[in-house]
Amino acid sequence: MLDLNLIREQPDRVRTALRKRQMEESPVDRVLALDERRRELIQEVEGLKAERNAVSKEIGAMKDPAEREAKIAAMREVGERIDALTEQLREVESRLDAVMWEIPNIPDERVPVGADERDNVIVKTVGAMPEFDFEPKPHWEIGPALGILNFEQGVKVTGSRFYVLSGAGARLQRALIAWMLDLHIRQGYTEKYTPFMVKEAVLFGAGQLPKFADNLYRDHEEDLWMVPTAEVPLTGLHMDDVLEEASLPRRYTAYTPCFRREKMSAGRDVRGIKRGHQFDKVEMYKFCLPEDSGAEYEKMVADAEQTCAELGFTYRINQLCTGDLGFTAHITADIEVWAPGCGEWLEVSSVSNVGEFQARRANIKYRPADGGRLRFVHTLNGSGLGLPRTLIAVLENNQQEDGSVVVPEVLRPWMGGIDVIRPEA
RNA sequence: GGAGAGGUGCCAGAGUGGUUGAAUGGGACGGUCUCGAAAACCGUUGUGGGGCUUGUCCCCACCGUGGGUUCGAAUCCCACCCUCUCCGCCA
Repeated sequence: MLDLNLIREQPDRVRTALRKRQMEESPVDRVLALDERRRELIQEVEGLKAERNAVSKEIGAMKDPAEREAKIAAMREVGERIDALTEQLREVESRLDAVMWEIPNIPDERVPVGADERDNVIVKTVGAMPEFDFEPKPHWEIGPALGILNFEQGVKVTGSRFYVLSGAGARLQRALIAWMLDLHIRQGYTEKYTPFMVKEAVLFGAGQLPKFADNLYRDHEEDLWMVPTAEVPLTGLHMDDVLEEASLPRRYTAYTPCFRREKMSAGRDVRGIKRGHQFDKVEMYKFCLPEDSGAEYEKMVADAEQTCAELGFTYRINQLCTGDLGFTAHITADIEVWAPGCGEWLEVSSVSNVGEFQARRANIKYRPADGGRLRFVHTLNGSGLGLPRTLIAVLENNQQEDGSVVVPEVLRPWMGGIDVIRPEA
């Protein structure tokens, strides 16, 4: 959520920023009008409340019954006016809230201006394009051939776009999760295990609601929603908290499955495990001082890069342009790894500095060490990494001509002696 | 799931309709005292919103959450949430 004061005091700045994000209609004028009406009503209703409070106090001390009754009758009328005005105020505030909840974050000055993903900027590419002396296969051929990936069973159990990992495949994913968490712990993060279901308020705080309700799975009877990313429960950890400055930054890492109802267009990403309604992810998340979020963002990108580098991937950093920025993001870098089998760059991580956008929605503040007023923290999130695509990259980059897959060095401690995944006999 | 108890400020804990935004104690902070410290004593100690005369200013709201009763609610009524204890069930 944006600061209402920012819109009130610098409407043009907000208008310009939102235009860069390709918003067709600016909500700024609507916000200003509703805000003005809201303040009028507040002044009126609070004036009446002040009067009633004062007179009620007098009534308590009054002796003369007739005079007392007259005052009570008068205040009964004032009370009715207060009720009516309060109703109007509530209406205006809920309309204002509805607009405010749907305004996206303002892009950082460094975000390249552009219309859509075609205007994103590849900042750097690390590692050489791998070369094979045979035709590299896509993972949807490698996996089933090795007996470690089964699409039919996923369809049988749940439906299209679900799959089952088996044997060394399931173990490889578990190894990746364990290794990533350990790496992030070494990078200074604290591991968290969170609920995979959250209440509605947390989704509002994290910025998923109200705009993206269509993408979420939900238990309608219980006000519980399946998490679309660990970012959501991690944000919720400190909802309504006041953190001590000395306790910042707080750097968390968590593994969760992610559930997304997004409608997937037929014909796009249909093959393999690149996109599904359920996937696993290891997440990085930070709460920090506003003045530190720039540096923490750079560090988080580096942390995600390290994850790719240690797995031996060829990867590149994609700086998202204003038109491709996510709803909550102030600045975002995607990390993409090369998958030689399917022949494309796969987004395995997306690292964002959210600024105070989520902190404002989730009401997460800190108490400055100098005792000044409470301020909103900044939050950052980044994948480290998304599992299916990492698995794809491991399988496709480490495949051998005979169909076997060499397990990356760093994962071997979890593989129980399996250095090479071979077809089951 | 059933029965009972309870949710008040940084913490503990009073408060059952009218100067109670909230006693008292503790903590923290500032000060006095001291060579210094402790003790003692004095003082301070919330958040959000609105206003203008931008002030050690005024007003409004906030005692789990949401409704209700009343001229007036932390206090009365209703619903819900959470915590604790016991029973049941269960991985």
